[in-house]
Amino acid sequence: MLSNNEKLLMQIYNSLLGHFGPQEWWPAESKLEIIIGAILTQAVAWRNVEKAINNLKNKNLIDAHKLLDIEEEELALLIKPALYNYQKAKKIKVFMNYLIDNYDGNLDLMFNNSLHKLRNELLSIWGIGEETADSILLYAGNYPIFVVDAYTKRIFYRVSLTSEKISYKEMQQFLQQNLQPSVEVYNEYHALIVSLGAVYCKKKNPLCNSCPIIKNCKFQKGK
DNA sequence: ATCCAGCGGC
DNA sequence: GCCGCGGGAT
Repeated sequence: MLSNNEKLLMQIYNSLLGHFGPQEWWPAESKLEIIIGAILTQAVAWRNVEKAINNLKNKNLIDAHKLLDIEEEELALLIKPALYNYQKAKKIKVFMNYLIDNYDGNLDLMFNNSLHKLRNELLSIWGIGEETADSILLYAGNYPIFVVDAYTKRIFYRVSLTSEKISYKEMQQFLQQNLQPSVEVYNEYHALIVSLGAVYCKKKNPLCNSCPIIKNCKFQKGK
């Protein structure tokens, strides 16, 4: 017996999937590239990150040791398109240090950990917050954990499933308690939310008239 | 509550 | 030319 929340969440998921099609996330050729992308995309749209990633690829720098060997200044210049580039260069180096010190640079070893243990470990690293940690866990590690972002909170608030000032943890718990744990669904759902948030459910001037989930949304009704 | 500091859309 | 982004740290 499914609750109303469970039904609504799956209705929204199916509408988004029908409208946008499978998003095939994460767009990357390796797990390390996913992790680098997860750091670079903090507070930045993905299009800003692509150039930065390509700059690293062109120099064969998607490699933990090489990223440690390169000067931080030079790394910062390569990832300039991704914004906050000096901070992010430091974040990348801090993560690569962690990976080499604790797992000999071996990601398969790192992903041998339980979800709970690895999540806490990632959160203890400077530069890795909740969204970045969960992106790494879901998209690189294939752990069943739902990635929450600003779009997620805005969309489910407008749909009227959650409150406006919900915390990251509360939002994540709401979703995971009302969805069957599935790496595939969590992967696709977050990607679809990002598309909806960027194209239709924008902060300002949302395109409600053509929104694919307007029938499930209470936002703007009654105006 | 403020810093970080490039990019495309309007 | 402005403005808001797929956050995180202090």
